Amino acid sequence: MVLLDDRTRADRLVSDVSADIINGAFAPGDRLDELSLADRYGVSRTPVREALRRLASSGLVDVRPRRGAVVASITPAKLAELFGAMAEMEATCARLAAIGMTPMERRRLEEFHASMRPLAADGDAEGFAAANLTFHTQIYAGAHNGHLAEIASGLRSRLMPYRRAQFRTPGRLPRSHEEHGAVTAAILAADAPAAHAAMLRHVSLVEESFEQLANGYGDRKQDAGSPDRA
Amino acid sequence: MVLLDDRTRADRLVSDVSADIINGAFAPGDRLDELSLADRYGVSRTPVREALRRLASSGLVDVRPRRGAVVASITPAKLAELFGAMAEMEATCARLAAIGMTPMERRRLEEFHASMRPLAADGDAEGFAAANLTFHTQIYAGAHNGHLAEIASGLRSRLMPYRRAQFRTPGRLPRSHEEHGAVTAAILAADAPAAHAAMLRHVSLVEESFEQLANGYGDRKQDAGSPDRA
DNA sequence: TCACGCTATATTGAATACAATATTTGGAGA
DNA sequence: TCTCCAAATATTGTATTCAATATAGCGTGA
Repeated sequence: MVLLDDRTRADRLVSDVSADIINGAFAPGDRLDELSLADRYGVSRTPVREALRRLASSGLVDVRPRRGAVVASITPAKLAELFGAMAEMEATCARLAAIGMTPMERRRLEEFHASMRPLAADGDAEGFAAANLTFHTQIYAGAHNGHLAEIASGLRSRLMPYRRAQFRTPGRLPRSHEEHGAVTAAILAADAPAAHAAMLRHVSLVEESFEQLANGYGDRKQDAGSPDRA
Repeated sequence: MVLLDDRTRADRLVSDVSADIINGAFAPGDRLDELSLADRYGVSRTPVREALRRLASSGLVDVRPRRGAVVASITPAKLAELFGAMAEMEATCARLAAIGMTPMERRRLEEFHASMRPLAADGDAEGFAAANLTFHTQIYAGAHNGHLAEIASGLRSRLMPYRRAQFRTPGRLPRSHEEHGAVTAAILAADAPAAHAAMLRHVSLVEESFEQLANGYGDRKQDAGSPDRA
């Protein structure tokens, strides 16, 4: 068999299963039994087990010894904490980026931000979401600290399942783009406190918009961890 | 076969191999081939592989796909990154503590800081180190965000091996206590930016003092984790 | 009817077997 | 002697098999 890249089956499983969790194919609380997963992805249990452990270490799934794995479900309090932590990490990266980004990094960030304008204007939620990730990742990289970047992006992907509809809120796209603009401007101006503040505000607003949605259809118990999907 | 506890073989391997790395049975850079480890610990390759992946996720070993695992050797650059990340996390917690600590938390922090004065004055390095951990932990807790606290304390403990001699530098104790004083004052005054700055400065100074020591010995096997004393 | 315990089944943990890739070693040719 | 290539070897990745534990279902007795 020919591998298309040099990743191992387990590597790809980590991506695939995360994707399926993130895009909702598996909901929080769902059981992830090894045999079904192996079957679903056409591999044996061995790489599935490896992938599950790795996902566990990133917080996306819970594995209970001898009792299997489930998609991690989070209480509202815990979720708020995670959002808060992410906001702080993002703000920290933005501050460091403002201080230390190279001229080329600054130029690329500026260009990339500009390139997102059409997506926001056209209401292309999917395209904007993808570009949004790139935007934030550029700022992680600009902090020039691999560990902070890793922590921040880990938090972001862990929260992804709970942010699925974030850009569906009416008017959210242009507002997000504006907030990106404030962050970008502060970074380009090397204004560290402003970059920190702008990013903190941006991420907190996204969170708020999430909460509105959650309250909107959550009404009964929040859907954060109900095994039955919405 | 009877298990003495409900941990799995892989669980115990994680502890055993970490211990062997920390106490120097395996030195940074050493290859960890699965067969030898399996043989050494009397198990098969399967749990060994699982343990290696987990150790990798905690940063203790490096696994290169299809090329085996080695004991992670932290380069000076990586170490600096880790220190930088820790400083940022601590500063963030201090900022949040300044904003959100309850009156009781503030009072306890103030009292605890005062209680450290004699330790600093008497040059009790060991006592001061223990109290120092408590001081910082109080601030993590004061941030009222369990995740941030977890990240910060994880970084702190991961760096502990490299900071063992930090309070041996002449005059470091009283200076540390002074810096704690600045942090405490800012938190009590609910001055968030000042708390952030004071903590960043404090941790960075500790790092500097470490670097002075580190320049003493090269990157040959550092005493990265001699289990003796704190 | 309910509680309890036992058996049957399902699922995970570990060991072994097999496949694929990386590394080493030896030799051929310049 | 040195370089390069190829076969041999070693080591990791994956599949399969076996073992141990957890869960579910059933029956029995009070």
